Amino acid sequence: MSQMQNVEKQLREMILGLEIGPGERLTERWIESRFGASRTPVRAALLRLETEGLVCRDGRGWTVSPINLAELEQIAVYREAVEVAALRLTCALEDRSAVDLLEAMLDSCDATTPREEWHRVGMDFHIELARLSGNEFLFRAVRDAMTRLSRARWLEVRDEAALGRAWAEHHALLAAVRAGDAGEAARRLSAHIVGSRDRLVASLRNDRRGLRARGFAVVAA
Amino acid sequence: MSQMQNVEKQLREMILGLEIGPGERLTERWIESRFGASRTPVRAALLRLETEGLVCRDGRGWTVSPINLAELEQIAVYREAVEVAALRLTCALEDRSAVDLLEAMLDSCDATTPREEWHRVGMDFHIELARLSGNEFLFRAVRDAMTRLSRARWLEVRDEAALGRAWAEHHALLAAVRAGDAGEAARRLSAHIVGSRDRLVASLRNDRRGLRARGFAVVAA
DNA sequence: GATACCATTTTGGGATACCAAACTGGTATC
DNA sequence: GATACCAGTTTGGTATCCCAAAATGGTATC
Repeated sequence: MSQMQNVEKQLREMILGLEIGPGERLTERWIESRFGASRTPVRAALLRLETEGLVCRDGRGWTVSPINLAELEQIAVYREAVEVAALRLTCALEDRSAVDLLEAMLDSCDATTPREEWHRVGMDFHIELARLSGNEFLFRAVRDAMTRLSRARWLEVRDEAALGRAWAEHHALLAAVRAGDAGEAARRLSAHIVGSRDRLVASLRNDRRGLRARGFAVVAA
Repeated sequence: MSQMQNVEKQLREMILGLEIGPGERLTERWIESRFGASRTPVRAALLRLETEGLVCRDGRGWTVSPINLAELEQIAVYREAVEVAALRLTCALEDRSAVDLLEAMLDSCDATTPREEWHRVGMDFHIELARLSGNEFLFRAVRDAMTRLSRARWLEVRDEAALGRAWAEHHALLAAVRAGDAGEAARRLSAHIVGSRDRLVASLRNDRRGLRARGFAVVAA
């Protein structure tokens, strides 16, 4: 693996894992020394992460993108458009055997599963569901949207009930897909996305003070 | 303007203007000497253009992305999802005065307008229409999709009638938006996109032999 | 104590040097 | 004539160096 991919991967994991907080300043030289690479691959990695929305320019320098509540709301609208479109394509397929794999993925989580895993499976569910459509652009759009939502979802305060509700909604969605009922599946997916967005934004808005105290920049909607 | 932006802009224009043909190999050193910049900004520019889909990696090196008919069809599906979503948002706005600007844009083209201008206006119409939605992600998605379609549309053989039809469809679409009839507008937009895609792909498939003879790589669907 | 100013340091943008891998062209062998 | 092989060249990946602009910090002035 090249140094660039190496830096890109590690830096992405640090940002998504909140090891570097939203809003934090980054210098190319710090990254350079942190990962033992020279500035050339560091700069290339930053350019890529910029297109993912994980870092952004701040005048001349670089900043880990803040959590932006207005942006989260816009992403939800974008997600709804592309995920529903992907879902309708999937429902139109003859071979829906891949639905079994998604159900297995959901069922791999139980009460003993660490929260980190729930988080990852929740994202991958939507990404893999979009992949089933066979449309590369819808798939990438969903993957990118989930990447941009990832940190915010991690910061969201979610109780057991909320996790269970999402899990149940995912299962119900798959049932509609399996039945080939595109309209019902689309309605369920839309409701799921809108509900998730509302809870997410409400949670972050409530915790905004506390998050900022932890050094996390959270920009209001 | 920085060297990187300079190289990025000029190289993008050369690729979109087909001065460098689809499928052509690129070397960092050729770009370096062509634009009088060193390899650092050249590499940065290539990384950005890669995310736009205009260049792609080819083993170790770089290639101007070929025209891919299967990709064009997928992009049309993607476009339809995001453009319709953006359009519905726009129809829900109270202030639809921006529609006047779009109509003026369309009306700036007449029989004396060069084909190049028709091409640009046809793309900008969709991009600006998406911008009206106010959703940054839907807007970017449409802009990126149009960028990826740009070269193929330029290669498409379009007679006067086809240009006129697109123009009329754009106008009819705006009329529905002005009336606030989201359903009608969405139907017209969907039909317009699907029709454009069919004509585009059919035209390129017909001309594939000739295009390849001109050195343009056109990958089959 | 606040502020304007200047020297120093830091930082990103760019240029260049070096290297290993891939490619090329020619040659020798069968 | 086809093929295996080898030296030379090209190329992308990386490290490093230089520079101008911006940030920093200390100091003198009011």
